[in-house]
Amino acid sequence: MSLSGKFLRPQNRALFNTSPCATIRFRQHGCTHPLTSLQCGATLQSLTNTKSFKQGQQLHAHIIVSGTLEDNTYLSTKIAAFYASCGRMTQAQVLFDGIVLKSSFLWNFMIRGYACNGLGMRSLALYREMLSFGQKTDNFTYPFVLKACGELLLVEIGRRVHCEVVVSGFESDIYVGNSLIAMYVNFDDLALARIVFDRMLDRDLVSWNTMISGYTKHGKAREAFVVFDLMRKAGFNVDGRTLLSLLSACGCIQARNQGREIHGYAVRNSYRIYNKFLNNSLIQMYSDCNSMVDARRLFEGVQLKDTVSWNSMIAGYARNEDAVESLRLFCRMVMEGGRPDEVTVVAVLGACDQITALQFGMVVHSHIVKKGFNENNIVGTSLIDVYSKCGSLACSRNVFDEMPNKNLVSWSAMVSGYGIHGKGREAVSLFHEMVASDITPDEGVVTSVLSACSHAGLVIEGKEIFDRMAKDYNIKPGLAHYSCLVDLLGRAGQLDEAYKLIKTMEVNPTSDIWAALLSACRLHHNVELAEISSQKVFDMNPKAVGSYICLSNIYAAEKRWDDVERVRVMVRRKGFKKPPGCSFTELDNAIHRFLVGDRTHEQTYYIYTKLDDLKQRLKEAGYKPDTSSVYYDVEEEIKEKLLWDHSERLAIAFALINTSPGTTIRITKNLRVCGDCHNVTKFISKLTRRDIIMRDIHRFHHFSDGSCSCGDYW
DNA sequence: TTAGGGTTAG
Repeated sequence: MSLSGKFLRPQNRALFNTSPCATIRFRQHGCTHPLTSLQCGATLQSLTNTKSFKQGQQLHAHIIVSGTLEDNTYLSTKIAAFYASCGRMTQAQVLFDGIVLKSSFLWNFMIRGYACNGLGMRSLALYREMLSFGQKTDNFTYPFVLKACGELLLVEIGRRVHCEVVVSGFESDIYVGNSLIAMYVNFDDLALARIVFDRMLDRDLVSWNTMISGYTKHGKAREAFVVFDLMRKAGFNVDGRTLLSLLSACGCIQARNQGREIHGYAVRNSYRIYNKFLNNSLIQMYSDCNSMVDARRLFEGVQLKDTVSWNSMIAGYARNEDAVESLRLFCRMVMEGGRPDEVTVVAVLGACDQITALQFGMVVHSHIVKKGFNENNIVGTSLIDVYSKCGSLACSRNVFDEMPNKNLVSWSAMVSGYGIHGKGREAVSLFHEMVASDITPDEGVVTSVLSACSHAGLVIEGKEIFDRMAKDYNIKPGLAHYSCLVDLLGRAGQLDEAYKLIKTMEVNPTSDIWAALLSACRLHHNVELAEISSQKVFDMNPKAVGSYICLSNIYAAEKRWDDVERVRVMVRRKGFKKPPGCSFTELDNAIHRFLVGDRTHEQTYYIYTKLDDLKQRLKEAGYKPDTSSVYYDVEEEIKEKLLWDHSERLAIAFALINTSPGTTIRITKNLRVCGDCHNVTKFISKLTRRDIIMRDIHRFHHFSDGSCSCGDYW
C-alpha cells in the first residue's frame, strides 16, 4: 500500500520529518490490508532488534493511517521503544509525551536511548522524573542510569544512585553489579569497583572482564593478571574481550613473552577470525614492548587495514624513536586510500616534533584544517607542541590563540614552548594568565614554568612560584620541581644554595637531582662539588653514562688528564657507550641526518669544502677556536680538526648549500650543543646573514646576526 | 517486550 503524507496529522509530520507531499511506501510480507495490533507489535519488535529505521518508520506510518494507533498504549510504547533504540530521541520523546499510561518498559527504553546516544544528562533527568512519577524502577533501569553517571563522571550522583540500587534491592542483580563496577572504573575508583566485584554473589564473564579491563585501563597491569588468575581458578574461560585487556596489560608492563603466549593462544583458538579488534591490539602490544618488527609483520599480514591498525603502527614507530619510518608509513596510508583521523594526525605530529620536520608538520596542519580536526583539543595541543618543538613559536601561539576551549594541557604546552625557547618572562606571564582564567595548575605545568625560569635565569620568579606551589595551588613540591629548582640555582651560579636545598628537601633526592647539580658544577668549574654530586649519582644509578661523561669533561676542562683517564677506564669497564652526536635538517620534505665526522652523505665533498671556506672566513672575522670543548689530551691542531667534525656544522653547511640566501636554517641535535659550535654558529649567522634555529637536547637557540637568543646563558 | 565488558592520541 502507499501512503501520501497529506493524510498525516501535523504532529506526525514532525515525527517523519518529511514534507506533506512525500510518499512513504510500506510493504510487509506482501500485505495490502491493515495489520492487527499484535502483528504490528511483533514486527516492531524485530525491527527494534535489528535497528531497521526506515522499515520501522514506514510501519509507523502504516499504523497511523490504518487507525490502529488511536489510544493504543501497547503499540505507542512499542513505537517509542523502536525510535529510542535507533537513537531517534526526538521522535521517541514525542510519542513518550503522548502516552498517558507509561510502563517501566517505556521509561527504561527512553533512559537507555538517551544514555546510549551521548545525552547522559537527559537520561538522568528522565530517571528522576520516573521516580517523582512514582513509577517503580527495576533491574533494567539501573544499568543505563549508571552508564550515564560513569560517562559524565558524575561521582556524587553515581554514589547516590548506588544507594538507591541498594535500597531498591537490585544490588544482587548481575547486570546491575557489572554496571556498578564499570561506573566506578570510569570514576578511576578501582578500590570501590573491587569492593562491588568482591561482594557479588554471582559473577559472569562480563564481571571478570570489566574488572580486568578496569585495572588495565588505569595502568594496573599486575592487578589485572591477579584477577585473571582468580578467574581461571573460578573455572571461567576467556573470550576475545578478555584477551584484549590482557594484551593491553602486557603492553603496559612490556611483558612481551606473555603477550606472545596470548598471541599463540588466540591463533590456536582462531580468535583472530572472530575478533576484529584483536589484530590491532596485538600490533599495539608488540609496539608497546618495543618490538616493531613483530608489529610490522602482523600489520603487513592483515588484508583489510583499518584506521586503528595504521594509527597503532604510525604511533608505534614514533614512540620507538623511528620518526622517519612513522612519517613514511603515514604517506603510504594516504597513498593506499587509508582514512587518517584525529588520532593519526596526533601521532604524525608527534613524529614531526622528534625530528623537527616543520614542513611536514605544516602539510599535516593544512590537512587538519581541511578535515575540521582542529576543533579537537588534543589535535590543537599537538599543533602547539609541534610548532614550538620545530622552532616556530609564533605559529604555536597562533594555534593557541585560536583554540576555542583551551584546557590545562593546552596552556601547559604553550608555557613549555616558551620555556624551551628561553622566553622565561613570557612563560611566567602566561602561567599567571592561566591561573587568572580559573584553570587550576597541576604538577606538570608548574614543572614547565620552573624549567622556563631555569633556562632564562629567572631566579627570583622561579623561587616565588616554587614557594607558592603548596600555599596557593595546593601542590606538594615533587622531585621534578626540586630538580628544576636545583637546576635554576645551579645554572645561576648559586651552587652552595642548590647543594643546601638538596640536603634539606622534603623528599629523598634522586640521581637526577644530583645530576642537575653536577651539570651546574661543569658550567661553573666547581670540581669539589662535582666529585660529591657525581659520587651520589653513581651510587644511586651506576648506569648514568651521561654523568660519567660530565665528570670526565669537568676534569678535562681543568686539564686534569689523569682523572679524565680514570673516569674513562670506569666507563670502558662498565661497557657504556656515549651516543654519537647526530644532527638533522629538513629539506624538501626529506630529513637529512649527519653523524659526527659523517662522510656518507652524497654531498660530502661539497659539505666539507663549504666548511673549509667557512673556517677561513670565520678566522678572518676574529673567530678563535675554543678547544676546551674537546676533551682529549691531544695537539691543539687535532682538537680544532675534531671540532669541525661536529654534526651540527655538517648539517649547517648542507643547509647553506641547498637553500636560497635568506632562508632560515633549522637544525636539531640529539645532544647538548658544544661551546665552540655555539660560537661558530653565531659567527655563521652574521657572515651568511642567515637566521639559524638550533634545537639541542635541552632547548632552542635562535642565532641571528652574530648573537643567540639564549644570551649565552645555557 | 528491555540490560553490562573490547583496539589507536596531547
